[in-house]
Formats: sequence, C-alpha cells, structure tokens
Amino acid sequence: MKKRPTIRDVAGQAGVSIATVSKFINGTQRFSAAVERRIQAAIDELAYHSNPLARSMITGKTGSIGVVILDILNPHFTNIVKGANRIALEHGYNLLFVDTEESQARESDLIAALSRRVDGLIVSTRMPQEDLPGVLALGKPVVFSGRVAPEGSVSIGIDAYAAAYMIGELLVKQGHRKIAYVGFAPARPDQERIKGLTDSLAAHGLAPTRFEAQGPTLAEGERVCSTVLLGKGKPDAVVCYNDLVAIGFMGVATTLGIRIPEDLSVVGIDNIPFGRFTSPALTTVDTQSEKLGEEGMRLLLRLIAGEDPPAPGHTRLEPRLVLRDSTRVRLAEASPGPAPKARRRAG
Amino acid sequence: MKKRPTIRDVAGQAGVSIATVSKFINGTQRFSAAVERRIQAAIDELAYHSNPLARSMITGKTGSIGVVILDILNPHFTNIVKGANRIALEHGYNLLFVDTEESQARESDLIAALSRRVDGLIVSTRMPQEDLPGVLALGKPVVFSGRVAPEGSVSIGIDAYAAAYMIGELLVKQGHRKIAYVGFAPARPDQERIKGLTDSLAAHGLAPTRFEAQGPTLAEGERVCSTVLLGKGKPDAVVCYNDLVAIGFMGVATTLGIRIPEDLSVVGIDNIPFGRFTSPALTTVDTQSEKLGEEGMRLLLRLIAGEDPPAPGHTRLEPRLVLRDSTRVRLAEASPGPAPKARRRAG
DNA sequence: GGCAAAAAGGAAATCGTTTTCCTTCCCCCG
DNA sequence: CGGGGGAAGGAAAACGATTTCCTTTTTGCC
Repeated sequence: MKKRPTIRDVAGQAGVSIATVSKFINGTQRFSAAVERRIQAAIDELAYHSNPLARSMITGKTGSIGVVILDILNPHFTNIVKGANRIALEHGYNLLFVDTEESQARESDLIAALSRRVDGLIVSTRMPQEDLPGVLALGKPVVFSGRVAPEGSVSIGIDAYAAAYMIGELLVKQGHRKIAYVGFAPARPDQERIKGLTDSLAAHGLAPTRFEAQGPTLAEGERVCSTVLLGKGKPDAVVCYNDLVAIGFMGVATTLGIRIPEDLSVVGIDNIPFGRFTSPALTTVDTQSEKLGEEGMRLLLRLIAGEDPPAPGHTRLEPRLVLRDSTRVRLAEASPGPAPKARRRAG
Repeated sequence: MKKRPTIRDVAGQAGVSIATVSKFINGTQRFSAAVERRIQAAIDELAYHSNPLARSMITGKTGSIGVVILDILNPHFTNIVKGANRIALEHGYNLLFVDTEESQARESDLIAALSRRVDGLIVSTRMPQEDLPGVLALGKPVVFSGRVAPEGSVSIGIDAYAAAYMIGELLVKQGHRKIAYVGFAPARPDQERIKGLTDSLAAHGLAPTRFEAQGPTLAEGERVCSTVLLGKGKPDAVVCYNDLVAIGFMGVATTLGIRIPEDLSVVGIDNIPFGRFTSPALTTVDTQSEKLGEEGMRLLLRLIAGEDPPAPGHTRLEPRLVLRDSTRVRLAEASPGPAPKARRRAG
C-alpha cells in the first residue's frame, strides 16, 4: 500500500507549481499548451486523483448527502433510498447512509456526527417531533421525508390523511361495517392515518376499532393478527398501518383458516412490490415511495444550491388507491354466503 | 447558518492553546483539573464538535466504509446492507453507500472516487472479474461479497454450488424429471449455481433445460415465465436464479392457470422474507444474507485494523434448504393426477 | 534549601488542497 | 525604443485539526 500521489508530486513531475496544477484540474484558468500537456502527462503517469477530503476542507462542500432511514428492510424506505440515490448520483453526490433502527437513542448523536460529513440531510425516521429543531440547528440543509416538519423547514410526504380516507370510503362502499385499524403504537406516527380513517367512517356513522402493533413489520403483523381475530366483535375488514403489517397479518389469518377476502378484507398502505404476489394480492394505497426519494432529493439539492426550493414548507404527494383482491364487495347486513363456508349472521 | 466553532474558538474561550484542547478531546494527555474544567466548559458553551474532515486529513482515517451494492431493491442486498450497517455502527463507522444499478459503466469510477472517502470497501456487485484488480489497486482494504475474488484478496459468499446441488437433489428425490433452470444471462454470475444443479441432476442421468432472464428481478421472472411454459417439453419443476425471479415467475404462472405445486414445482434461492407469504409459500435455499453482511464487515474491520483476517481468501457460508409449499412429491413418470386436490400415492 | 526529574502546556509543522493576490515576461503600439 | 497592458504562472495564506518536540513550572527527595 504505497502512498498515493499528491498534487505536489504532479507539480514536481510537470515542473510547475501546485497552484497551476490545481487551476488546471479545476479548469479555473487556461495555460499554454505545453504546460497543459505536461500536467496532463504527469497526472496520467502518476494516476493522480485529488483528495476529496482536502478539497472539502477548503471548499466546504463534501459531495455527499446524508440519508437517515428508520429501517432499510422495509421496502418503502428502500424505495426512498433508491429514488434519492438516483437523483444524487445524477448530480455527482454520494449517499452517506444511516439506519437508525437499532439505536433510536443515539439517533440525534449519529445525525450530528453525520452532519459534518455531508452537504445536506434527508431524514426519514420516526424521530420525536421535539428533536427536529436540533437537527435543523446543525446548520445543514435538511429535508424531512414522510412527515410534516416544523415551521420554516422543508418536508415532503404522502397525504396520509387522504390515503386513509380513501380506504375508509372504499371499505364502506363495499359494504363493510366492522372495520378494524392496526396502528403503530410507539411514537404514534400514524395520527393522520387514524384521523383520515376515522373521519371517513364517521361520515357513515361508523368508527374503527383500534389495535396496536409495536412496529411496522411483518412480524408485528403476524403477532397482532390473533389479537384482532380473537377479540370480541370480529371485524369484517382490517386496515393495516402499512403493507408489511398487512402481509404478515394475512399470512397468519390464512393459517387460522380465515379466508380473505371472503371472511375478511385486508388493506395495507405503501404499495410495496410484493403486495402483488401475496395470496390474495393486497389492496393498498400507493405512497409513491421512490418518487418521495427523488423529489426529496431534488428539494434538498435546491436547498444546497442556495436556491429557494420550488415548494417550501410541506410538499404533499397524492396517494392512489390500488384495488386488488384482498377486499371485496359484501352484501348488506346479513349475507347468506352460498359456498360451503357460509359464515355471517350479523345482528 | 452561522459558522461552527473551531478548536481555536474553544482554545481562546478556555484560555489555553489549541494543542491542549486537541489533546484533551482525544484523551491523549491529562491536564490539571482547572484546565480540563475550563476546556469542557468552553466546549459545552460553544457546542463544539470537532470537524471530522480536518481530523481525517491528519489521521488518514475517515470513519466510513464504502458499500457498493448492485441493487438495493433486492431484499438480498438490503439484508447485506442491514447486517453490515449493524456491525459498522457498533464499531463507530458510517456507511457510504453506492447503488450501481443505473450506471454499470461508471462503476469503476464511482468506486475509485468513493475509495478516497472511506477506510475500506465492501463490494457486492456483478462487476466483471477483470475489473477486480483495479479495485484492489485502490490501496484500501476490500472485501468482496457474493463472489470468489482473485488470489490474495478477501471475499465471502454462500456456497452457491452446494445450494444448487441440494435443490437438484431435492427435486429428483421428489420425483421431478424435467427440470428447468432460469438463469441470469448478462455477466453470468451464476456459474456455480448452474454447475451445482447440473452435477446433481447428472448423478441421476438428468440435465436441466436452461432459460435466461435479463436480470435478477421480479419483472424478469414474470417475463421469462411464458417463455418457459410455452416452450416444447414443459418442465415439471423450475429452479430460479433467486427468489425474486421465482416469485415473479409464480405470479404469472398462477395467472396462466398453472397450479403450483400440483402442475409445476418452483424453487428460488436466497430466502427473502416475502417468500413465506407467496401462494404457495416458496421453497428456497437460505443464503444467510444478513450474516453475509455482518461477517463481511467483520472481515473488513480486521483488515482495516491491520490484523490478519481470521479467514483470508474466500469464506463460504453454508446454505440451508428451506422446504415450503411450492414443491411437492410427484408420482413416477406419467402421473394421472386424479381429483383436484388428491395427489399422493407414494410407493 | 537545592537540584534533578517529571508534569503541564504551548509553538509550530503538517495533512493536501484552493484561492487570492503577485510577479514576470512578452507583445504591441505610438 | 519605451511603456502600458495583458497573459502566464507562482508564492503563500488559508481550511481545522493532530502531533512532535520544546519550554516552563512543579514536585520530590536528600
């Protein structure tokens, strides 16, 4: 592991000063053909690449963007990263990545440390609202993703209220009456979803029964399933915090002999790719995860460039209902259900 | 956005030299209680955090690890990142992340640029074998993941030959005879899989029919499905390059009215979490993705520390068969297949 | 009380660049 | 032929730390 060549080596080899080399590399100034040729030759010969750290010290730009993600295993976040990465790459930026799942407590510290190494941050976690000002005080441009951020900051997210509202509308229209909602208890990041669902049901004189998962994961969906199904007043539809929970839920429900959608409708939120391949295919709401990452990165790049973002404050992406096979139309109150497995006798 | 305090500010505030502050921060030297108290007070008051870039320039350590991944949307790679991230975090390292999918051509350049900002690299892509020496010449420790790397370098991966071999054994034992393999044509990263499957079938006088997908994705699995099923000599089992391809394949096959596993067995490789939730649940081989990331990172950290890695050369992780419902025992050659669901009559 | 040795703290070089002035040098024109 | 002006290239000061010597003080001990 021999030391890498420095600009000084190049200058020596080419017989010019380091200032000249620097200016040549950056295209700051033109030089005589002879000099430029010598410099280029020296660079090639030594396989010189300038040290980005040293450059950063001077320019104050690092060329990387920090991306703080709750859990990379969740395809929703994976998609965000994918979109953000694409845009960043197009603009010559790298992604410095932090998955905070394991260390919620250290989150603020991690972000603070990270902030020195990047030109800006995309923060997409469930960090408590009161910690946000600390992130903003870091002195780097920040875009919050997936939540509405405090006054004066920039954020982007799906319209979760609308998403939940359209799910409520769908289910009611399909004839469901006893609708359960499986939410995400710690940190309550689902206020808007709850409100959207509650409002839509209320318009029809209904209200959701609420259940709590401990996290937005497959495992929690599985765990919470029996709680929901064994409780009093079995629901005829379940709205899950996200697709992961919904998929886990469906898996266990099926194992328990519940037929979906005949016995029970299930709806998720996010539209992760695998929702198409579950049995039945999952009805959900598309949250445009990848676009979220792309647009978030675009906003951030503008912030970094010192331009006013095209959309200061909170940018809302429109959700889109994705109707598949895990929900179905139900007959009014008492449906006979012809097939071998007749089940319903509401009162 | 006011400027952040420097070590000079702290020194001034505390009435000591910057050398003293530096030594205090790094614990390099002890000072009198009075001085230490003043320094600490100054640090707190100014909310000083040392600039990692400046520190890196001197120490030559950056505190980040570069992770180069083919496609973050593939849960296999996501798991690798997750595992690597966990270990890195435990050791105080960040992850600098590159998803190269969009820019295979620029891959080498991206890595070269990245290499200056990190203390080591984990490379998990399909980069052509002849480009690997270039990566090694970067002068940073590298661990290649998911492939066998050149002499003198460190790599880690599943034993793909064994994985494919055990799939072949399983299928033959279950009575399958016409076995198709859906591989990954560009860059042929599946040599070992092909060989393992071929060898296992050959032991029973059989040979796989090969089909090519253009990428290891859901979409390619879907696309290739009709090709496989419409060709002459329909197979009774399909082995897919990975779970993604298998899941896409199963989705389309089901749509086409093929019953799995009654009409056709399907096997994947990787054991991604969603394989449990497809219909039917996917038989696969676990490639320990997360452990791959963890162990890869451990190897790299040892390399960085200058210690001999516990396992120089190539480390093989053992695959493990995960038998689920997408494969089933078949009767000898011509199976009548009586009633819709009755199927078994071993003998 | 005197002297050596250890403790405490600081000056300055350094890491590899960028960038802001300068200094030359050359050419052209009156 | 002299002088003005631009072109070409270089010197040196940053950037914000770490680290290697030093120079002072203390302290310990006889």
